[in-house]
Formats: sequence, structure tokens, C-alpha cells
Amino acid sequence: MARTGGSSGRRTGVDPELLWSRAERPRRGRPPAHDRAAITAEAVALADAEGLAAVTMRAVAGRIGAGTMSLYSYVPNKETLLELMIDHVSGDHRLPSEPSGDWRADLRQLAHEQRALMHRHPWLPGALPAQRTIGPNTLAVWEYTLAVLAPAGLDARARLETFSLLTGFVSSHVLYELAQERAIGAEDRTAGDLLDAQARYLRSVAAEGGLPHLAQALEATGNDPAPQAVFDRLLDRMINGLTAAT
Amino acid sequence: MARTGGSSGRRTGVDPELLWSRAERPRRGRPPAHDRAAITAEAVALADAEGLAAVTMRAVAGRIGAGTMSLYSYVPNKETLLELMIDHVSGDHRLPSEPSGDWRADLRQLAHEQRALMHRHPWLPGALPAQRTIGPNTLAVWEYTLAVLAPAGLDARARLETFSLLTGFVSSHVLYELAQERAIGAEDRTAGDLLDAQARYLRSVAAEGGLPHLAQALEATGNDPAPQAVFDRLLDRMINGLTAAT
DNA sequence: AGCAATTTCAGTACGTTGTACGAGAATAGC
DNA sequence: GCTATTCTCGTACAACGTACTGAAATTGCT
Repeated sequence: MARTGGSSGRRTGVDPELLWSRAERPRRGRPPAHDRAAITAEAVALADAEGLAAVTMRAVAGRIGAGTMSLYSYVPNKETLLELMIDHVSGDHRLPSEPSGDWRADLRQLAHEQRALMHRHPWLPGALPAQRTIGPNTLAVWEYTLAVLAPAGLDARARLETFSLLTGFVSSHVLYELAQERAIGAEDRTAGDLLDAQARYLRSVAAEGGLPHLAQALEATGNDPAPQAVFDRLLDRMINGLTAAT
Repeated sequence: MARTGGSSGRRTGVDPELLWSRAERPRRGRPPAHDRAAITAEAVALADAEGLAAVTMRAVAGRIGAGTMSLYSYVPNKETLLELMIDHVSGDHRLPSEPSGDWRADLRQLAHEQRALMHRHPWLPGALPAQRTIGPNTLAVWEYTLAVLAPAGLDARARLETFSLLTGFVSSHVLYELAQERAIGAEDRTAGDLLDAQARYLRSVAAEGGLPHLAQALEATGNDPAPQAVFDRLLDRMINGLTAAT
């Protein structure tokens, strides 16, 4: 990976000040042929279409018709590009300007919005754990969530915790949903067969391996219900948990 | 990445039958100089010591004193090695042989155990989303959790969902804890300064940017309490949510 | 107008990765 | 011994992130 700077291998990320502040164009020098927003948008489009692994500096540069190394005048490194991508799609959130006052309903809606966003950008839940700074769009979602939670009777810390708890839940659930989808809707049969193999393996090992509870659980769950319904059910349980007294 | 097989870029993973079944040694041919368990253990040790990024095929091979390509007689690819690593550390779980009957207490204990495991293997929470098959050790944890949940008055599906809900929560929370730790305990000051910069940036943008709720929340959270306490609090709220009627 | 300073552009090149390939080495059964 | 089978591992390759470098394009100053 050819790291230059630090003493050990730890990566240190990017100064958020420099990253998110709108630095004005320098008045001298060759004018830029592209801009950060366009590059970020193209990277997002690429990730949406072909997955996060397809987002290489070469590919992104090719898409906007630039030399590979030209990207580095706009973005210090790939890690930062990812950071920009995450904040970029966070701007797609369609949130009401004001909370309705029914914070449970608002929270539910927010979670649905987050889920929809992650389905539109399937690479997002996988990328979130790598997020290290917080851009303006992400910040707007925070602000809205905190506003929603204002009448919920939680202290400040609990409100902040609730946000990450909720995002964490949505993110890990969508990750699960996507894995399911990928296996079922595969164009080549390989992945579908794999799911079958997985299920067969599970059942066989549960049956003969002395795992009675697992065997029973698997037996009871025949065909999966609509994913939307599962999500709703879990979300309700989640929100119920948040309401409890601290 | 030099993919050979499939039509598109989608990776298809590994047949769980072949992966987890104990295939007996073939009676002919040169005897293996190593074994899968030792390789997996070495990979885990490496990941524990230097992070997941340090786990390269070359590094692992070097550690056990083998040529790089020799690994491929034991493991079809790196992805599978990761899968083996995950199941390997799952075997470190110290679980009671029987649930106590108080399922809330058991669930709490289980979550603590999971958290401890992830702190011992800091790469684990980041690797979990990539998990595609379920090994015997993971299966044992499943079985135990389902046994714990038996008296909780949930149907089979809810019991399965609860498991992934709980793991998802623990995993995303530990991810957060680790990020915090890394920033605070950094040997070179860079990361710590970065955290400061982050906080400064947050406060400034919240104050002047018309984000009143965020500003207020940040003001209220001065110094963080012990991580253990935060975890306990969130966990209780989590478990409370699970108890609610479906 | 010309020159200097500054900034972007992009080709080349390096180190590192996962792993395909294939020639040798070591075993078991004949 | 011979042959079939299996493990070993040096070499090689494609793809990656990105350091380096010199050319190109612009503004400000003289």
C-alpha cells in the first residue's frame, strides 16, 4: 500500500476542517477542468452500478474523461473520496423540514428513509463503518434526528446514542437484506444454488448435530415473509426499546 | 483483482458443505506439512497484532514458514480464510452450558461476551458483514442464544431475528468504541489532534450553521463516561425493546 | 508584452496485492 | 522400481493506490 507518513501502520484520515470547508478558487494557476462534486457524483454512480470494488481511481478518472492522476488535485486519496461519497448520498435524504411532534412516527419514517437510501446505494451500509468525518449532509440528518427526539424525554447523551443505534440497526439489517437478494435474484444460478446449499447444510447439521433449538427454529421458518414486513417488525421492537426509561 | 470465473463481477463465495465438512486425508500423495487450523490461528494472531490489513497471503505464509502459494492447498482463496478466521474466534466464546432461565440476564451476559470477544479481536466487527457462511463455532453460539430465548415468549422467527439484532448492535457499538480508543490512545499525536479538530469543527459548524439541536446536544455531553457504562445502558434499552409483544 | 508564480494535467513508474501456472518433491499402492 | 496422486513454492501477471515529474494553462507584476 506504500504508506509514506506515520511511524506505524495506522492510517490517520483527513482533517475535517480542510475537507468540508468551501475553499475558494485560487486566483492564479491553471483553472480546474473538473470539480469535486462531479467526481464524487461519478464515483457514486459507478458504485451504484457495479459495486464499491469497481470504484478505482482509474475507473473514476476514466468516467469523467481525465487522467488518473488528475483526481489527486481534487481529492488527497481514495479514502477521502469514499468519505465524500458517503456525505454526497446523505444529501439524498428526503426529510420533512419539521418534526411532526409524534417522535415515534418520525423515527419510523426516518428509519424507512435510511433503508430506502441504502437500497438505492447498496454499497453504503458496507462503507459506513469506515466513515471517519462528518460532512454537512450527514450533519443535517443528525440535526433532524435530534429535533425529532427532542420531545422524547431523553437526555442529550441518550439522544446522540439513539441516532447511532438506529443507523447501526438499519445498516446491519439492510446488509442482511442485500445478501439475501443477491443470492435469490442471481442471474447465474451459482449464488442461488449456494443459498440452497447453505440451507441444506444448516438443516443437516442442526438435525444430526445435537442442536435442537436451531433445528426447531429452522423448521418453523418456512418461506420468508416480505422483507418490508420483517423490517417493520424489527424497527418497532427497536423503537420500543428506546422509549424505556434510562 | 484478476477474477477468472463468472460472467459478471459478482463474487460467489464458497460451498459451505465443502468448507466445513471434515474431509479425511487422502491416503495417497505427499503429506501436508501444515494444517488449516494452524494457518487460521496464525492469520488471527496476525490480525490481532497488526490489523486486518496486515493479513496478506504472503504474511500468513511467512509466519508459518511456508511458501506463499502453499496456502492455496489449504484454503481456496483469501475470502475463505477470512471466513475461517471468523469462525475460529467464535470458538473463543465462553458460554455457560445451560441458560439460567432468566433470559434477560443471559442475553446481557451474552452481549458482554460478544463485546469482550470483539475487543480481543478488534478486526472482528469490521469483518462480520463479509461473513457469508456459518461455521460450527458460530453455530454453537446460535444454538445457545436460541436456547436462552426459548422462555422469552417469542416465535421462532423473532428468536432468529433477535440474534442478528443483538450481534448487529454489539458489533456496531464496538466499532464506535474502537474508533474512539484509536483516536484517544494514539502514540503519535496525529490521531488525537484529529479528534480535537473533528470536535472543534463540529462545534463551530453547529454554532454558526443554524443547527441548534446539535449544538445543544454537544454542549450537554462534556466528557464521556466510562465506555462500559454506555454499553450497559444501550444494551438495556436494546433488550427492553426485544421484550415487547410482537 | 514579457516574465514569474502558481496550479492543474497526465504519463510513467514503483511497490504491493491476490492468485494462475507449472515444474519439482514426497508419499502410497502396484 | 513405476505410476498416480498430492503438496510445495518460485515465477509471473494483472490490477491497485499513488509518488514523481515535466508540460500546460492561467493570473499578477513589471
